[in-house]
Amino acid sequence: MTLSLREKRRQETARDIQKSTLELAVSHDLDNVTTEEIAAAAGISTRTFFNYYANKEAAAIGHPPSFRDDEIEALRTGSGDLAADLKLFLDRHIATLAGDEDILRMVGKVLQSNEKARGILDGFLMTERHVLTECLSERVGNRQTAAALASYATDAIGRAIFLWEHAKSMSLNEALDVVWGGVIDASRVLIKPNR
Amino acid sequence: MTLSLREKRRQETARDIQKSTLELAVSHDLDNVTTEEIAAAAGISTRTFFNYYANKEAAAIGHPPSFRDDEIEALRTGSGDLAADLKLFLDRHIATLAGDEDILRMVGKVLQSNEKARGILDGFLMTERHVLTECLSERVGNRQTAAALASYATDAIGRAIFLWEHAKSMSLNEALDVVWGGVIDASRVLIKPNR
DNA sequence: GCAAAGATTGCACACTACGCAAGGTTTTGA
DNA sequence: TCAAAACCTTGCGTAGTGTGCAATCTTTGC
Repeated sequence: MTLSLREKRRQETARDIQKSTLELAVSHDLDNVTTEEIAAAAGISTRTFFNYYANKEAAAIGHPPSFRDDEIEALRTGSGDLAADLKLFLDRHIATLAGDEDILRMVGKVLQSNEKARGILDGFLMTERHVLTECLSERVGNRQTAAALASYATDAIGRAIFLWEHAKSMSLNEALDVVWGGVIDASRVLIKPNR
Repeated sequence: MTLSLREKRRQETARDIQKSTLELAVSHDLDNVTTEEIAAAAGISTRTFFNYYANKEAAAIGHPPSFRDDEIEALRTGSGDLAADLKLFLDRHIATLAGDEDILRMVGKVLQSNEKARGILDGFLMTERHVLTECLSERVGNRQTAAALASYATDAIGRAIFLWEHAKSMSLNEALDVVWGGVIDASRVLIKPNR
């Protein structure tokens, strides 16, 4: 790999900046923190800060893990029940996210009060949802069906993180299970006429 | 109503500013438009612009119609099949949105490229989804189920608008029908084991 | 070890967003 | 009807954001 010392440093710096940003944001609210303060905390100049992130909200979000190629591939070529395959896919992705619980928690806090940060994350999720839609299109014939399923899935991740953040003593895994139960139940309600 | 001439003017000005913002945004891309230009186009001072909106992205979004109280009430007290009631609810809301097709189209264009605007709309939709979740909680026992249904519904509106914007010669109503078909189909896929 | 590529930084500058205070308009109610 | 209260608009000042440019330093590949 050509991306050696230089690339490694870059990723480290990017992560340092994110951590500095999140720590300041959690204690003082991101809106009350200046890029100058963040840069100072990360040990770089203000100018360099902007070489890494377009703005402080982007620095707070950082570079969240995308769906991994092998996760997507497993879902595309899966041969089991689609609901089970999709749940497995989400479980795997949640496991990836669980590797950075502290950052996840701080990002969640920022998202609660910062519109711009939400927009940035939303843009990222839009891309992810698109990837997932493409993948699911090969499992179900209809594109709208695939789009709906992709929405269900990414939303479920979001709600699981939200639940995990608010219900103490619940792991990310458990939160996803609870949320997924709601997804399945909601689907049942829409199909089987009730009352 | 105490909100007479003064309040009316306020709403008119707010709308004028939104229109000026959107027209400039569609022709030049919002990022390349300054608040000064928008203010000039709307015939007000820059300072006054900020008395109406916190930033140009908020001006572009404006004040989208919330779910109306009677729409929510109808859904809460509805006694039919929940899927049918929910679809009716969405039809009514889409009809409300259809009253401002030109603005809707321009807002859509801004949302494609502007993260901050997406975040602002997202915050608004978060509130709407919460209202809907509360309402649906009274129809289905489980809160997670209600949350999932509320997500399905608000996402469906978003996808319907997207489809309407990209598929010419399709009305908002028709777009919603197509999207809703996908939602139902997706639910079916999750319930009935396929393959 | 050296040239090319890349990273960091300071400086300058346009733009954003808001507090404040001065002046104008609308509303209220006596 | 008219004066006080409430509200609106605006200019000015200022802290903060984000970027182009050029100088300087570090890493890389040969």
